[in-house]
Amino acid sequence: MKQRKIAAVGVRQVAALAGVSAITVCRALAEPERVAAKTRERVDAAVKATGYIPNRIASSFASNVTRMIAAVVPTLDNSIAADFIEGMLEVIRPRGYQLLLGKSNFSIAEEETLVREFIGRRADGIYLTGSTHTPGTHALLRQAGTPTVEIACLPQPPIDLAVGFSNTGAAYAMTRHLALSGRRRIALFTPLREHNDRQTQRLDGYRQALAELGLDDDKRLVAEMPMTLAAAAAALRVLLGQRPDVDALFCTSDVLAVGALFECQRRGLAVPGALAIAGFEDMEIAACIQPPLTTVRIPRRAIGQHAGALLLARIAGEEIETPVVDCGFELVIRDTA
Amino acid sequence: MKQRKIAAVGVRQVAALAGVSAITVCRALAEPERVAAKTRERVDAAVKATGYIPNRIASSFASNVTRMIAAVVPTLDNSIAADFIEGMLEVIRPRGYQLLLGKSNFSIAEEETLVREFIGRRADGIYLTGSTHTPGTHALLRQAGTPTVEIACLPQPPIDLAVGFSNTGAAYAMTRHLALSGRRRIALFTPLREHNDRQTQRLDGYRQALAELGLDDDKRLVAEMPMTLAAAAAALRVLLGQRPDVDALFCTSDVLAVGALFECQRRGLAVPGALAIAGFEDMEIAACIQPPLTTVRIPRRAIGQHAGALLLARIAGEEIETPVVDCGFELVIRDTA
DNA sequence: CCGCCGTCTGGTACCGGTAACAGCGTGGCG
DNA sequence: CGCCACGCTGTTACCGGTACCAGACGGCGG
Repeated sequence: MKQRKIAAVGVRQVAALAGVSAITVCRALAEPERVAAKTRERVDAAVKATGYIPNRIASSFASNVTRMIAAVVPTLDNSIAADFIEGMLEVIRPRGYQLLLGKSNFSIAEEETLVREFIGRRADGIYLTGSTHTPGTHALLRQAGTPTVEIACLPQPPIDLAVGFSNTGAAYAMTRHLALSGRRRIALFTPLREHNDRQTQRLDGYRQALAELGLDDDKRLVAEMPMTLAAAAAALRVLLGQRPDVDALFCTSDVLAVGALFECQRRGLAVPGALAIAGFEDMEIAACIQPPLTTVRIPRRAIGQHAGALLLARIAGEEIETPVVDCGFELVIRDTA
Repeated sequence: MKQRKIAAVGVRQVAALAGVSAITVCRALAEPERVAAKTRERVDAAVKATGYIPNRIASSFASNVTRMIAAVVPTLDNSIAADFIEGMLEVIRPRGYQLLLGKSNFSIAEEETLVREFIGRRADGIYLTGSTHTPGTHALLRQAGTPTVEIACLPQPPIDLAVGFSNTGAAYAMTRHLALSGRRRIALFTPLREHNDRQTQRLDGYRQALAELGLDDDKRLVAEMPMTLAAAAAALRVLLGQRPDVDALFCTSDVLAVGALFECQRRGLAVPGALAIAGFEDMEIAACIQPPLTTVRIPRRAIGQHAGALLLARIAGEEIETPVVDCGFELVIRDTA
């Protein structure tokens, strides 16, 4: 299997064919403007003739630059993480960077494992979701000095860079909106919060609003569940059993809101007449579901783009004025609340 | 920026501290059983003391093995591609492989660009979505000899390996089911088919069933659109204008089926009373939406797992008996058809 | 006509693990 | 007691681009 000599075509073969030196071939490919036009043509012809594909492993090794950004996302299930990543790809791909993707399953221990591997692979930049990490992760990143961006949060202080929005503020604003619409018994459904600081911050915003407005904060009004439609439906059944007087439900994820809305339809419960429902994220389905879902819009793609741009800037050694970027949020009031 | 000497801690430093040679450090980490227990302990201690993280770029370079699988997916928007990828990750991560991920936007030219980069980065295996590729892609893969798996199709012949199901057969079966339920004017909504052979195959299966059963195959019954909820809703409005007598709608993606179902609810059109609707994929929402959606279940995770296992087997040089694996499909009859 | 300078090109060493093979010591067996 | 086999460890060269620096060449001003 593992033979020593693969000896496909390398710079030296191409160089020989073009009648130049190896280094000139490299330059002709990497910095064409530094090579005379005639030489460049000869090299290009030789490259074409040999079908030469530069070995980026050797290149990375020699230059200590991999042109790889490594990202840790909790899951790929819903399109949330995907939107951030797509935004980042739009920025980094045109600059020749590739994406190394790892999935943590919401485990910060798994995240640490991935970060260790990413550093071992000498990724030029690292993308993390959220701001909760193990001490080991912090130590690894500090020691390696790899540019790092944290996503969807506004950490104080960040490991290095961060792009996000105020989860607390957004949840506070939506809770307040529900209250100002006349709702008094506002329940909250949150995805599992273990190792998910964003969700805990949203819960904080909700509680803060309830406290300020003097509303019922019965803990039976709050439920935590896996981020699935079915879990939200089941939780709503329990909620209605325990607190049939609930008049609003704030789900800190559109997935849960949609699941709850379907359950209402199943039971013939009027939305928003009997129960107002609000979501979080503004996924495509929020606008299209019947009735259209009131939710919080997060500029996911823009966040991904910013994150990519910041990483590239840091990799290039540029000065960065604001390492933590707040991309904001927006209440989208539709029909359910 | 680029200094020559980074000279972090390397095998040689660790080796010096442990009082052994460089190669022994490598072996202690890569194949612990080939090193005496006492030596291993000394090495482990030295590794811990120095915080040594092996440079996998150097390792890849020296051994010509990167332990990277590179994947091209058309988009990350919906969770379809994500499920395949998650299945594959389950198989490859425990074996120490990482994922290099590229997005083609349904462009086979972009796919070729990605494949060229992946080969340049010496990925050990390549994962492609679908079986439609440019001649350039075929040439690159043939020349490089990189193990390759094509997903969600059953190509004849495959580039190398393939794991999927019969798109034609599944669409045929669902169309037939609609007809046998008494539907006579069966419309079809398909996502854009350019460079998406799976969708074209599904259309073929639909047409084949119509032909066999002698049903109406008015081309106004077939519409092609972006894979979004809103596009399906709009297309349904057009369809109902042109062919108000339509009595069934087969969407070759659940996304379109859900969008169409919402539009029916908006218009007060009874489903399945006035219009039967069937989807394709069995996403989570299919089971939970009200009314529950009849659809075709694709074993996405299993396909991803198979793909990963096949790639690893080929990388390990094992003999592969069946390079094309059919994971089948299943009609899931719920309430909408 | 000479020398300086800028442009382009080349020689060489090197990045840091690892393949290949050699060597050493120990234990078993004849 | 000697030989061989095997387990363990070490030496050396090498993977293929690229950083660094030097040198060749041509043009231009003095």
